[in-house]
Amino acid sequence: MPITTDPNDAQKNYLLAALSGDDFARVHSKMESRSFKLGEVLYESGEKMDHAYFPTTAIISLLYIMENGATAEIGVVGNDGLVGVALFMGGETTTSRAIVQSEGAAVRMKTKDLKAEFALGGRFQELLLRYSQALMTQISQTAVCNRLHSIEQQLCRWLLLSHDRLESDKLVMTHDLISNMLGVRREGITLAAQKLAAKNLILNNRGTMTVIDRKGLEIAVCECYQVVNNEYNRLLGRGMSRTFG
Amino acid sequence: MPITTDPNDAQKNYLLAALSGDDFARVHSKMESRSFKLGEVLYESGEKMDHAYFPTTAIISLLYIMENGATAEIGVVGNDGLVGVALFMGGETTTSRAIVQSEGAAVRMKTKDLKAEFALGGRFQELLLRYSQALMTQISQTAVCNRLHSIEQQLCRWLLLSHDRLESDKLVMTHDLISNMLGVRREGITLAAQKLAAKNLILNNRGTMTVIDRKGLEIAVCECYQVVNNEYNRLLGRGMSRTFG
DNA sequence: TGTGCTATGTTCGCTATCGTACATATAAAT
DNA sequence: ATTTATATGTACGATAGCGAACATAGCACA
Repeated sequence: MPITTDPNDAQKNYLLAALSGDDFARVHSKMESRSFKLGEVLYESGEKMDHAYFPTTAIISLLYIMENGATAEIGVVGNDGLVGVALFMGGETTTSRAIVQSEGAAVRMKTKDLKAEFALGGRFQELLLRYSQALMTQISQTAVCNRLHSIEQQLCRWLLLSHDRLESDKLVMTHDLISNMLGVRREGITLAAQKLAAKNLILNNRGTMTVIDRKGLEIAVCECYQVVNNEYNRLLGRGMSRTFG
Repeated sequence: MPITTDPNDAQKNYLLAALSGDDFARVHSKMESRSFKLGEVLYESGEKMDHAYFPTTAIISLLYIMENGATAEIGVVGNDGLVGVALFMGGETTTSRAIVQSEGAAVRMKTKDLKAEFALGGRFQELLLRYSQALMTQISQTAVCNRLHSIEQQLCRWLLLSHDRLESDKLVMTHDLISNMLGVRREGITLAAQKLAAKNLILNNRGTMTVIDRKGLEIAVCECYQVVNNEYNRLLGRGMSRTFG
């Protein structure tokens, strides 16, 4: 019983938008739309996935949770991709939790349908594989950034990643939430946010951060951001950056 | 003009060994064997790949190099997998360098042949995709480990990863090499190695480290090691750990 | 209007790791 | 055996980030 989905809505997802008319129509006929609240869990670590999700306005974090409860984000998915690459990679599940980082909508497709589409071996398969490589690059760069860069630099990167996947400049997220994503203390985020605000790159208010100097953020950020964006561009024909296309 | 490869040699690679007789024969007919010296570069970042490499006794590091020359390993490939997932993912190249971390041999296959095999959509495709997910898990856990764990814990993990992919207990590698992989100072590795030696887990000699208490290392290591091993087990039917299968 | 919850701000001492500098030991080369 | 290059050991101050504790400010709602 798929809820009828507005095609214009589904097209907000770049992966789906990259499909040709016929492919899109076929894929779209198997989709339904859903909206998600902040903090909602799409998949738990190790849990079999019923659906793959193609965010349109929501942003989903892929989060690893340690035995002691510490957390660290390994990647982020918005309207650039899909949550559920493990479905066509054969694993059915992953070691990370998929959790809503910014509320909004996604269209979804049943596991069985996605696998069937993938097996067709056409353009959709190609896009899914290319997206998987882009995601792998993003995860790799997260590893590098975690090793080599300061909290302030990582916060820049994280703000830009979020900004790229939203339509607004206002990011609804607490320091505490971000600290869980970056795997650092909440106080560390407070400090870093103050520094960025002092440089007039963002407004730092209770519960929200507002990007007021996007160019400035891009100057302050480490190279990790642009490396990933270039790779998205190369692999998928368009980068995710609002600035660099 | 493929150099004839001893099938028993190629079977040292677990991915190839998992193929059925017919599949293996067909794939193997397109392979040639090569041996590699320490530090040799299989692919440079961004460079188009002519071949995919299936290590049999060599260990290959996937290394990201920053603009300022700093380095950090994002993953390691031995006889558990292949170097070159980007070939069938569609990207042809990656943002990391593939460099020989422990000398030995690999069998290789031309890009064109690998793509053709992948397109057949059979067991080999399935294995390649499952391996890709396992690699993605390894990279993810590298990100987590970089964020949350001490140099000593990470050195344990790194020694176990290497030990799993070698036949000997003697690991030929300098502190300097390891520090480049882990993205830390050489002195940090010296300190950590001394601590592990003081606990009688390894022998720490010039140019080599020898594992003398594997169980002890497994106790000292962070959970990251076992998480990845479990996932290899689940996805590929066998873990990489010498101990945990 | 007030009450209470949540988010943010601030401080302090602690530790891991860094950057730098230099000393020593081992292996390889002559 | 001597020399040389390389690997390892050690020390010291600097710093980023941690853990804990507590203060304040913004917001929701009785």
